[in-house]
Amino acid sequence: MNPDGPLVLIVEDEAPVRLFIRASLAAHGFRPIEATTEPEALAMTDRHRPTLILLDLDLPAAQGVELVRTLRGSTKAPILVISARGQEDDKVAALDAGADDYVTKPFGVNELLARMRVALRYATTIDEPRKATAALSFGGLRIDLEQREVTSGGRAIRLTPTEYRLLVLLAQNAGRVLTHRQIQEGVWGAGHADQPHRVRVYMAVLRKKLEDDPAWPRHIVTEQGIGYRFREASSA
Amino acid sequence: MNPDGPLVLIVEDEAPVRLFIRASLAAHGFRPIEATTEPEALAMTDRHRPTLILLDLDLPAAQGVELVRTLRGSTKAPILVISARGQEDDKVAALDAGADDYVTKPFGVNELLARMRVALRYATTIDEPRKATAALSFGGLRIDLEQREVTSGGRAIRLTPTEYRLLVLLAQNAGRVLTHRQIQEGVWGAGHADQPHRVRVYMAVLRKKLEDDPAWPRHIVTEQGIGYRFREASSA
DNA sequence: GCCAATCTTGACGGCATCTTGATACGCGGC
DNA sequence: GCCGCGTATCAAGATGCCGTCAAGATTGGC
Repeated sequence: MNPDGPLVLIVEDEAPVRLFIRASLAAHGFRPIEATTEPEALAMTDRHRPTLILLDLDLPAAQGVELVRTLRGSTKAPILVISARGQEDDKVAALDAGADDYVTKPFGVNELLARMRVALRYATTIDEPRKATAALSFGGLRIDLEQREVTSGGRAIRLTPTEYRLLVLLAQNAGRVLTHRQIQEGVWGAGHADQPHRVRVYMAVLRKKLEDDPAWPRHIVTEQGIGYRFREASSA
Repeated sequence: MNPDGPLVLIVEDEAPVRLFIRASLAAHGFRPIEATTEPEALAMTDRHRPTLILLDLDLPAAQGVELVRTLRGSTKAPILVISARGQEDDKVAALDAGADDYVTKPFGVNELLARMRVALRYATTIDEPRKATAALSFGGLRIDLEQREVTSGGRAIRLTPTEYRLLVLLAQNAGRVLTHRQIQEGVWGAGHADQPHRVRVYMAVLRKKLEDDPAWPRHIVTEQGIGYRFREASSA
């Protein structure tokens, strides 16, 4: 096992799945540690400070979502939630509670590893360059937080206050999934999280202004039934 | 913690928000100190002379605006006000009372840091070169306070007395938001702060005379519902 | 008192923003 | 294939603030 690999806590009560994940991670340079219950997960987190946490929502007593909340209070490590099909509500609740991303069972090893890498990349880029980030850059897109200016490929983009706020929220959580609720609370404040329609309208506007081809967005990605995700432009 | 970082006083009564801000500032090289009540804020300000003050308007007893006024009387440090959505009136009142800028909750860390940097930059540039504040320069724009002459890109600009007073007011508060009230009191004196219309007329004139493209001003920026802000021309 | 420069005021148009409704699309389930 | 859910997009409306033009009032110099 790679002694320098990222420490990953697996919270999973079903032994076969746990073993499968452990083997997969170990084979790819991670150092897996394990927990099967809520208190165990908390103890492991406090003691070993894992770099990333994999959490199956199918925990006994359905305490998964609460566990996410508790963990989020004690660590900044990215939390990836594993949920079964048809568990959409739990998944959204877990994200609302602070999870960073999700994987749906059944999943392939490569999918899981890819998600983990993305989560780790963004976690470290947020944490490491403690130097003041006056601007956010994603490929040709640049957001100047001081001047409150957005440029795409050099040309300036005019955004209304709400549009700007939404974009900044997305960009600052690049790589993460943001639920409808999180987006609305972030843009309109708490207590205004019941009109997902508005969000869609603004997403459409942002895409039209930012994306080269709004019908095939490269930055603003829809997560069906969950919310949206901002990512760096992929190689088209 | 960086022992040389700017000392920032956080005035915030809600513990979670306060901790969040403190952690964010400490992680970016600032030295945060804290207060949760009005008298505490005043005491901390007198004793530690912070370089910048972050003040949540949601203080108990709604004393936020009054506190701004009092603080302004005892320190020249920039005051950044934190207000919630829908608190537009309080926000404007706080700016009138002497606050330098505002951030709207909920806000991102980077957004907050960006505002702080802007405030600190202008505060020091105003404070340090006490020598010969005979002229102000912003990119191609130059205001000679002794000769009472304004040039843009070398060519002289003819301004009427009122136009000149307005421009100087804006330029001397570059980076800050100036409310309609402040502008009117600054240009026409106290007791003439109820005709925002005049201000718009003069802003239009100034833009026509100073800006390359008055329809897209680079110096004189409108702050909807608040007032105006003068800034250096960005790199377009 | 006259003139020119300046300032004020009114009116209008415009723009921007935000919201809401209507409609079409896309995808998966049945 | 049909249906239903969630989504994308367009359109229209309400509101309030802003920018601009131009006429009228004022001021100050002579």
